[in-house]
Amino acid sequence: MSDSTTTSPDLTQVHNSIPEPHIVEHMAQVFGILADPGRIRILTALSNGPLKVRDIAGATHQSQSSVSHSLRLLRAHHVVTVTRIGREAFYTLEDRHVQSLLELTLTHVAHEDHNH
Amino acid sequence: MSDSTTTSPDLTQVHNSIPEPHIVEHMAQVFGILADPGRIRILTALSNGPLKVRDIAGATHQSQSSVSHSLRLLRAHHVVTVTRIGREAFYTLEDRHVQSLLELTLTHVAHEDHNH
DNA sequence: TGAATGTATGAACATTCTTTCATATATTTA
DNA sequence: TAAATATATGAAAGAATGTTCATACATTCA
Repeated sequence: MSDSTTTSPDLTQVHNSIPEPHIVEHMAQVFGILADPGRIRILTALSNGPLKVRDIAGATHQSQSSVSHSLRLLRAHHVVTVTRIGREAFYTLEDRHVQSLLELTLTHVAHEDHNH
Repeated sequence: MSDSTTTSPDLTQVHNSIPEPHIVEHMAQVFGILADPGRIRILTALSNGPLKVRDIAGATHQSQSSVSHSLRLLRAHHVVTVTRIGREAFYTLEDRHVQSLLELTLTHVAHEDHNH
């Protein structure tokens, strides 16, 4: 319709296949949340069920402060939710999407790692 | 078996459920690669088939230099491969894992976005 | 009420990322 | 060979990120 060769890509279509800016930025944000070993540890820990901040810190070998800062970020992005009981705060993994991203990546990485 | 209450989590098991450090760091790296709008655009553009650097830059609205730097990173992590023909460089999306991460996240984000 | 405990947060600092600018390298064309 | 074209890259600057330290806040216990 537009070009003489069939091997060269249709640049207009390539351009149209790219999602809208706010979608792309949102995607980048999601990946950014997961681009930190500490937060990955927190999230995999929470995949066993709700945990107190102190226990998260213990299980993931991080300082209480660092964990708290991470949880704040995860809360802001609705990845986890808090339930406060007395002076304790129980965090729950809320976002199933994020969880599937972690699982998918874990299997891929573990697989790759196994073949090298 | 070990505790009186059934509601409290087994912290040892929580700890064991966290993947080994080098795996977690590898996962974080993968997510880090995708945590940038420019690279997400490049990768979705490449999902249509191989493209020259110049066309990638055009389709994704980025400078040639910026695209080249990004491609260097993607190359280093075996996400894309180059094929040079003359003075042109054709880049191909090589990593299907990364592609599925992008697809999964796109559908999730687009969905979320639709409900808000 | 005062001390202890659990969590949250602000500021500061170090580190890592991203982009731009200038320029290098390689290849083709005139 | 010189000019033009396509891509790559190093350095620099600015932005964003993660950690620590000190401290605040809230709740429970003595």
